[in-house]
Amino acid sequence: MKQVAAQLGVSTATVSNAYNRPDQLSEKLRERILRESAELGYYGPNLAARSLRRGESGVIGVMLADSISYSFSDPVANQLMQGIAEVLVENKKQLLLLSSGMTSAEQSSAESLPDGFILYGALQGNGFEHIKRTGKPVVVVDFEFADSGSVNIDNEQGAYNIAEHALQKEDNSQVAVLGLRLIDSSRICRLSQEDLSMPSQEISRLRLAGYMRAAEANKVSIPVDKIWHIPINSPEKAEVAAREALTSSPLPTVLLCMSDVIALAALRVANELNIAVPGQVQVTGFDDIPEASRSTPPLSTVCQQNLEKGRLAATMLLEGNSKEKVILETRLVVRQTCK
Amino acid sequence: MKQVAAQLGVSTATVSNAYNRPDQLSEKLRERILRESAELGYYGPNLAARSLRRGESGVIGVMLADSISYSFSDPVANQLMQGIAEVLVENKKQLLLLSSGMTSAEQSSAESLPDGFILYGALQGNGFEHIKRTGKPVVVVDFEFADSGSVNIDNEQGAYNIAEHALQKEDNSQVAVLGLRLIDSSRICRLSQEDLSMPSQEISRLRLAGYMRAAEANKVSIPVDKIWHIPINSPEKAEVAAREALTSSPLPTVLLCMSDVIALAALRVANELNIAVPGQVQVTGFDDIPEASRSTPPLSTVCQQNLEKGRLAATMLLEGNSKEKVILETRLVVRQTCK
DNA sequence: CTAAATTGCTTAACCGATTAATAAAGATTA
DNA sequence: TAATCTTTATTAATCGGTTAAGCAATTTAG
Repeated sequence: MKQVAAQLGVSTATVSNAYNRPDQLSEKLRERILRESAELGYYGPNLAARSLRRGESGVIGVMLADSISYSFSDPVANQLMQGIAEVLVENKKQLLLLSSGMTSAEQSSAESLPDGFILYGALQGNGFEHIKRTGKPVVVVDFEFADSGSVNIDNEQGAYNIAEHALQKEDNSQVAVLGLRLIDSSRICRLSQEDLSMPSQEISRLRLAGYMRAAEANKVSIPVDKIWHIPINSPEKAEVAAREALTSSPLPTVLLCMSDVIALAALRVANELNIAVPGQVQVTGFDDIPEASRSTPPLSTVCQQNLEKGRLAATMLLEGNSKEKVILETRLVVRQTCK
Repeated sequence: MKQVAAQLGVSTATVSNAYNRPDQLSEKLRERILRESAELGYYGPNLAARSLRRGESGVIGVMLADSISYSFSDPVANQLMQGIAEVLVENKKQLLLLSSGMTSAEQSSAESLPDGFILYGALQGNGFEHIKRTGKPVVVVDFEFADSGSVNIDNEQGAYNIAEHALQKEDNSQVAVLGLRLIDSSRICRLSQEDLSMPSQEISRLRLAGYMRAAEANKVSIPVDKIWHIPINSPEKAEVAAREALTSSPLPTVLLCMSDVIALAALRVANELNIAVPGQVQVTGFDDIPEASRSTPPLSTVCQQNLEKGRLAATMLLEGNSKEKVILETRLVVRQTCK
C-alpha cells in the first residue's frame, strides 16, 4: 500500500480510505486509486495487517470435538456445517476449521485470528475449555458451555416421541436399542446394569431416558442386555451391532436406533437377513439426515433440523446475541419403517 | 507480549524466542517464561501479528468452484475434503474455506492470509484466475490450471472401462446415459446433435467420450436423445432424469450414469418402477462414494480414490512440489448392478 | 464580507509480533 | 593473562495496514 500510495502521489491513509471509507475522499480520487492500484497489481488490503490493527479478521472459527475430517464424513455434522457455511457466506465471513489436539501455544495462535467460534460437541462436548480464555463470543451446538450461547434440541423429548409412536403398536413386546456412545468404550457391546447407573448428561443418555420413559408409559420393558453401545456413528460399526441385535433371540419387534446412520445400517442388515421391516421389526432413527427419506423402506425418524441448527448458531454468533440458549423443536417424521 | 516481557523483566525478543527458538535462550529462562506468561494469561503469539511479520500464516485455503456448502453436501467433494483435512491436521495447518463471489478487494483480502491454495473445480474449473496474482503455490484438483500442480484422473479411460464392461453383455442393444453438466443449462434435458458438436474439455465430456469409444468398440450406438443432461449432482435432480430415462421407450438395457449419486437415484427409481437391476437394466456409476457399496443392489462403478486425491493434493502443496501434474489410477469396481 | 462549518487529504501513532545485528558475560584456548 | 569463542539476552527495524487528530481549502450561513 505504501508503494501504491507513493506511485499515485497520495498518502497511505487515502488509499486505505479508498478501500474502507468511501466517504472520506472524493469519488473521483477514489475511483482513480481503485483503478490505478489494480493496474499496479494491488487489489486490496492484507488481511493479517488489517486484523492486527483492527482487532478483527472477518474469520469465524469452527471447532469440533471430533477430528476435522469428521465434519466431512458424518452426515449430521455435514448438514450442520452446511447451515453454518451458508450464513457465513451470506455475511461475507471466512470459515476457519480448527482442529483440536495441538499444543497450548499452537491452539492459542490458531484461536487468536477468528472473531468468534462455533463449537460442535456432537456426543461429547469437552476439550473446549481453552476457547474461553480468548474472551471472544462463542456459540455451542448440542451441549452446554459456560455462559456461552447454545443451540440445542430436547433430546429426551424427541426420543420419547418416536419411542412412544413405536411402542403404541400391537407387537411391542420385544424392544431393543442401538445406542450411540452410551458409555466410554471404543468397542461395541451390550450395556450392563452398572453402566446405566453411571449418571451422564450426554445427549445419547438423554435419548435413552426418553426411550425409557416411553417404555414405561406403554408398560413394556427394555432389557439392559438389549441395549447396544456403538462407539462411533459409522455405517460399518452400526452394521456389526445391528447384526448382533437382529440375530439375538428373541428377535426384537421394535428396534430403536439413536441415529439415522445406525437405523439405515439396521435396515440393510434386516434386508440381508430377510427380516421384514416394518412387518417383523419396526425400526426408528434419529436426526432425519437426507438419506433417511431415500432408504427402502423410507425411515421413520426424529427431525432435528440440522441445517437450521447450523444457520441459527452462525446467526446468533454474528448478531452478537451469543448468550442466548435456544432449544429447537424436534419433529416426528413418520415414514415406512414404523408407521 | 510486551506486557508479559515487562512483567517478567525480559525483552520481547526473549519471550518470542521462548515460543519459537528454544536454542536462543537458556532452558531455565525459557521454562520460567512459558510458565509465568501462562499464569499472566498469555499462551502464545498472535497469529495476525506473526503472519504479518513472517509472511506466512500456517493456513491453507481451499476454494471450490461451487458454493462452500457444496463441500459439505456433495459426497464426492466430501471425501476429497476429508483427505485434504487429514493431511492438513497431520501437518498442523489450519484450513480456511474460501467462498467465491466476493468483490475483488474482498477476494484479495481473503486470499492474502493463506500460504497456499487447493482449488477444486468439480465439473467447471473456472473463476480461479484471481488466485494467480497472489503468486502463492496452488494445487488444483480435477482440472488443469496455468502452471500449477494438479491431481487428476483419466476420466475418459475410467468411463471407457466401465462402459466396456457393461457393453460386453448380451443385451447391450439399448444404451442410455445420465450425464452430469454436459452442457451449460440449469435444466434437465436430453442432448441434441449440436450440443455434442460443441467442443469441451469438461470432465463430464471426457467421460462421455469414454462411453462413446466403448460403444464403438462394441458396435452399439448411443442415440443422442438417450443422453440426459443433469445440471447438478443432487439426488433430487437425478431422480427426475432417471424417471424420464426409465420410462422412455424403448426401455434402456444399459444405463451409464456419470456419478454415483445419479446411479443411486436410478436404482431407487428402477425399484419404484419395478424394473429389475441388473435383470432388465444394467446400471453403472462413477466415483465410488461410500454409499455405492451399501445400496441394494450394490453399485458397479469406477473408483476414483477421492480421499487419496485430497491427501495427495494437500501433500503436494505442503511439500512444495506444486508444479507436478499427477494422474491417479481409476479402478473398475464390479458389484451387483452390472456384473 | 466574515465567521463557522464542511470537505478532502495528510501526519503519525499503533496493532503484536519476528529477527538481524549487537553487546555483555562466561567459558575456552593459547 | 590475554585473546577468542559461546552462550544468552537486548535493541531496534520491520511486516502492511487503520484511524484519531490536524490542517488547508472550499462552501455555507448570517
